[in-house]
Amino acid sequence: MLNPALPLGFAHHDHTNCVIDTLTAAETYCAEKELRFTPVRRKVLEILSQEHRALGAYAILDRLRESGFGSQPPIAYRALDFLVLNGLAHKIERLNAFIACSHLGYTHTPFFMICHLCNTVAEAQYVPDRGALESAAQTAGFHIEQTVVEAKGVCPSCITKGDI
Amino acid sequence: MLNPALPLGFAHHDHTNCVIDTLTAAETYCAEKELRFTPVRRKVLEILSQEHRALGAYAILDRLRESGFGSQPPIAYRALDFLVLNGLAHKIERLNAFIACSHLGYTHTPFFMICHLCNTVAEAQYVPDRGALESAAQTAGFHIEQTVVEAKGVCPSCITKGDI
DNA sequence: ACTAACTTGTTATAGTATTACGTCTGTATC
DNA sequence: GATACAGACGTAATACTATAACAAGTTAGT
Ligand SMILES: [Zn+2]
Ligand SMILES: [Zn+2]
Ligand SMILES: [Zn+2]
Ligand SMILES: [Zn+2]
Repeated sequence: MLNPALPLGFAHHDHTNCVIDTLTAAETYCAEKELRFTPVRRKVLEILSQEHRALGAYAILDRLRESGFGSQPPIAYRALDFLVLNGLAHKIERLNAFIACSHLGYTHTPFFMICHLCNTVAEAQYVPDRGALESAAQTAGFHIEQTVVEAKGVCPSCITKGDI
Repeated sequence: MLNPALPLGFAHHDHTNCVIDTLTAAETYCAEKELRFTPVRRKVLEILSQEHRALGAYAILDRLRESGFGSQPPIAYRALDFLVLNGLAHKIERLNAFIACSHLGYTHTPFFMICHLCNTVAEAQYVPDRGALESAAQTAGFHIEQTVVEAKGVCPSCITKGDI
């Protein structure tokens, strides 16, 4: 199982297990929820978890084509819609790109750290701040259904390189 | 001066003063910072503050055309780049749309509440959570430069209408 | 006036996403 | 098994969002 404490994108780790773990977890999750984890959907999640960074829909489409799947935009977008809807992946709005969820099964508000030097994205575990955020919404009378937090900055690797 | 405590998008208020105040504040701000608040830039900010909701670049472009300005995409995008860069407007990544800043002059991390029923957007004052957010970044060794928070949900008006 | 830096006008093109329609499954019902 | 239905996929066309590249005009300092 994946360790929810550390953001994967910035850390070295055994990547073979990483992909397998993600797919296994997704299979289990979909079985429980009676969701159809079809070959295309599985392949897209596999593609996403192979790279620990955000991929655009058309980059995913290229890889699908190489693997013999359909290669028109809706193929990728429909699979991505499914994955995002069911929390198996997230969309990084800032980049118009998608990333596999690093914390499947854990309730979490996605918090993405995006390095604008090397474009790496890491998802951190973020326990929603019931203080500032919710109270701001309550003051306005707004009912929050979903929150995303995207931070732009510099990743540890680029800091070390002295690019900052 | 604008009241930073209440999100404008969801509240009734004197809109004539609202636009004038925003433009006046922007003029003052640009004068102080020696920024060139040109006619196009001013017009775009005026357009944005006339509607308290997010507008796409091409919607802005239509209004620019009606007012006799250039009507090619770069005209709008360049003005928007200027406004966003200098904190006079924000981009709502989720909507690929732009909105006038409601809290010019106040240091703030933009926090947007987006109603997915009526598409209204309100910007709330949000004091960054030095706790959860920063500590998550620090654990990863990530250096945050800018953070945006976007919440999807239902606005007070739509809740009242019973659309929830 | 001369120069450099910045802003605008214009054309073309790149990148992202959706609509629409036909077909093919799997599943439930008769 | 035949029928009906819903969900998923294949494909073509199109809509929406954003940028590159270059020319021309403006501003401010020398
Ligand atoms: Zn990995
Ligand atoms: Zn980096
Ligand atoms: Zn107003
Ligand atoms: Zn609403």
